Amino acid sequence: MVRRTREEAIQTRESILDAAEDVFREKGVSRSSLEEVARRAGCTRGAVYWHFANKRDLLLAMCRRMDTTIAIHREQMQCAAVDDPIGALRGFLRYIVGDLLRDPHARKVLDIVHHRCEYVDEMREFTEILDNEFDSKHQEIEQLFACGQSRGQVRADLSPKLCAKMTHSLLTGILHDSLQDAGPNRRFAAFSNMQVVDFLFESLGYRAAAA
Amino acid sequence: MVRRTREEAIQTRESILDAAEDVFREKGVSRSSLEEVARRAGCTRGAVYWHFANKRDLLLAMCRRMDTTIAIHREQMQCAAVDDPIGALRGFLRYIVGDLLRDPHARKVLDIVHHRCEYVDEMREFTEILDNEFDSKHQEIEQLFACGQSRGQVRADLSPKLCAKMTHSLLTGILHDSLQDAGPNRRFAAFSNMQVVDFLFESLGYRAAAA
DNA sequence: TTACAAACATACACGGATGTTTGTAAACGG
DNA sequence: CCGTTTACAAACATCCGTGTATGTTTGTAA
Repeated sequence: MVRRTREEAIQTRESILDAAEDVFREKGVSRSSLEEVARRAGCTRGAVYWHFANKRDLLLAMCRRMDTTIAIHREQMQCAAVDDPIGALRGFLRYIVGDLLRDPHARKVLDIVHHRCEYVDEMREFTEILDNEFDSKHQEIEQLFACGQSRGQVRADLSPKLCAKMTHSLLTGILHDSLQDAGPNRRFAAFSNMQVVDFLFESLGYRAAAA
Repeated sequence: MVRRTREEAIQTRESILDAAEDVFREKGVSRSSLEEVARRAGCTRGAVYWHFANKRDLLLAMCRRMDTTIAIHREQMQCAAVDDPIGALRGFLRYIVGDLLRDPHARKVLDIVHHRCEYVDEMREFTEILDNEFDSKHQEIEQLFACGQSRGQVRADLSPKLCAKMTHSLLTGILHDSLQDAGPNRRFAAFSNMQVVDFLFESLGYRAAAA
């Protein structure tokens, strides 16, 4: 109705993103209309189309907003990896299955992209956004293991490829499972996830880097 | 145009299911129309609506058709579990990541339900179909481990709950990852999956049941 | 203070998918 | 041989969501 100040506009944009998180999670991406997103955000489709090109663009922005959180930890991990590659990787995984999965904001978005969204052709490009953070990056994980192995941090008889695949698949599975059951009566609690990660690295023969 | 014999009708139904597998996989469930499914099957929407109530029902039938394959192996597993619970479980996982993931038919359906479908309210009921086969059944897996542990088939210091969660998450992850990349240039080949499963059971301290 | 553009709300045009109804020819049981 | 039912095709009625165009108000810079 009225022209808003710059700050208010930003606030509007954020509220639309928030609303989208809720609506997408409840109805699934394709089944939710921008009309409902707008309503939930307390505005009209006009505002939505002003801030975002279309539904796909909105979804992308949603992912990016959350992505920044993870990216920070990823960079930290890469720094720490210089001294202690396996420890850094372990720390990163612990962060994901711990803090990240406990953040309701992140949970929603991850839940959406994992279970409330259909991956096909055009969506592919933004699968890679998440992929780049942790879902894939198989190459990098493998390299970390190779590096760590040469320092005696990993069982010598295991191929880095196997370690990487093991790690990657397990993380994927934990995310998948943990996101399924929301609410307080979760079968798979966060602490339990932590145990699994720890057990994995123990199995791989992990020992902290010698100082 | 013409009334078909009973056999031909069944054939029509099957061809619709086949077509649905392809269309759903290519476009995602919600983005594909029954019109296109019919066209691909060489009939019209009339035939589709004759054999199935709606899209959701069609998807359900699709899942059920594949499900029978798995169910057989599950029963075999349960039989074998009497003598050798952990070995039976291991065998079942090896079947899934091996034969099942190599069957193009099963791959399509699994790919659809894993990545080409949005899980929400009404869909929930049929998530359980797949869940009942392997995705969940956490309870049962845990029980197998508890049983196996008492026979000395598993490391004594591991809780059955941890073993089950580890197994479950890893399988979920392997499925998730393996279904992503189709075609001949797969990063995650089937043989590699087998190695991962073997490594898991080795880590859990598995040893074949003494006769 | 005017002029412009930001930040929306409202209205419209459009297609596309769904579910249902009706038509119809051939199979099948009696 | 005939009525009934099966197995569809074709036509119909509707609705819903998207995208876009247009209108409106107000910060804001000159």
